[in-house]
Amino acid sequence: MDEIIEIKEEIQPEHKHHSTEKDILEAAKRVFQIKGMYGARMQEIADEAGINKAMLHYYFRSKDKLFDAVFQDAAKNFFSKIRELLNVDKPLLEKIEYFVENYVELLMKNSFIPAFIITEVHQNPDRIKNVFLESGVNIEMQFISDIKTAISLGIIHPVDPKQLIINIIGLCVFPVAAKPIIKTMLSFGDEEYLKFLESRKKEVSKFIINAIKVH
Amino acid sequence: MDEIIEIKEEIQPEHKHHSTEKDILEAAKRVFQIKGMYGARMQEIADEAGINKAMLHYYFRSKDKLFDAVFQDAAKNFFSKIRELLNVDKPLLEKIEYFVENYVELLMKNSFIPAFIITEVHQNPDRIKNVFLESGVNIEMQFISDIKTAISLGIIHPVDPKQLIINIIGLCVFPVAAKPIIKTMLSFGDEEYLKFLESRKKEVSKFIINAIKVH
DNA sequence: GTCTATATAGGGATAGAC
DNA sequence: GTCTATCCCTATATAGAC
Repeated sequence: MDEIIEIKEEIQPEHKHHSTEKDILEAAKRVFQIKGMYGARMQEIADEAGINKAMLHYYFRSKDKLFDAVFQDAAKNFFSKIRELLNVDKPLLEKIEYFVENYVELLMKNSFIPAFIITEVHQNPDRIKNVFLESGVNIEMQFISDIKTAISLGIIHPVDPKQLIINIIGLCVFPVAAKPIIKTMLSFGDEEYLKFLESRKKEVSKFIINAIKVH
Repeated sequence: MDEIIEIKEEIQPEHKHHSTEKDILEAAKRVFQIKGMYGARMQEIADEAGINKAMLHYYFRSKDKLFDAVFQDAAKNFFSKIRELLNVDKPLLEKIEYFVENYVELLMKNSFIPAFIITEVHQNPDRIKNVFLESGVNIEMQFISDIKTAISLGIIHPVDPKQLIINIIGLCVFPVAAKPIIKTMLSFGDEEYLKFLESRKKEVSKFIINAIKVH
């Protein structure tokens, strides 16, 4: 009998009738993304969720498991969004424009994610592996072949597709990941910084296309 | 007599005849840069330095002060190097080439610094302020005026100088800051990743110059 | 200056009532 | 499922001998 019950619990989601689990995840997300795995306190997450500390353990057993739930979720969204935006059916140059505009927009709405992921993967490189294991292999295969095609058609200059992908992603992500540094370096207030990012939606794709397009 | 000795110690660097302080800083640097402020353990730093835990407090009073010494040192080197490379006396396009080549080289030799700084500034934005307060104001003024001049001479297309600076720095820093992510995404082993960075010394400056140069 | 031993607090985790 | 109270370990920090 015990075994049957166990199977049932594995098939159906646990705690399905309550939003507490979701509340905890949202609270944990807010705290972990700023303070990180080691800087975050279970007490602060409980306060943020408006519940008791013991509940965190009831739902997620340990801090590490709770963190992992938050991290996996954030990272999977982050990378599946890249794949999604790179897989729209457009010619290469339009696709780059489309990607930059939408990805910068997404990053502006989730501005803590890049630094959060960089931090946690830097401190524990193994964490990234599970993310890619589940979300399928070689996410940028389609985009790489787009680039190769455009090169052979003489639309863009010859370029290592992997270098180009990293250039594109880096140009979008870096200014968000390094937000407080850039604000200080360039003497930006909050509004100026936001305008700066907003401009990048157009500026970065112009920059990239200028760099690779055959005129 | 006691007072005279005290004054002497304040004028000259403390603990001058021993390398212990330096040993501690080096050990702390290694540990903090990977584990971060909250993940690092004083015991581990002591082990790494080959001394006793109590010595850390003797020399630096607290974990926070020790961390701050490490962070300030790392950050100041990091940013003063940017300024130094951007202030060589060369025409803009050559200067960009020179910057990219040397900065990527430096980053390859100090590959933990970018993620370390991004992490700690993300978790505690105030830390970055002291860095810029001491190392002078507006580090990129010269470079910004170089860009404006090149635009007015018709050498490069009109572009927001601040956007261009962030593009240049981002293209160098991002692939190092996101090292484990990129290795996983692009299925790179250690050697492939190093070759990838090595190529960027030339590829990135070609990319940037293509993007901005008037042909 | 360097060590051993210890104080003290903080935080993750659990027990158990309801 | 949710709470209170508490356990217990770990980590920073200090005291004090040498």
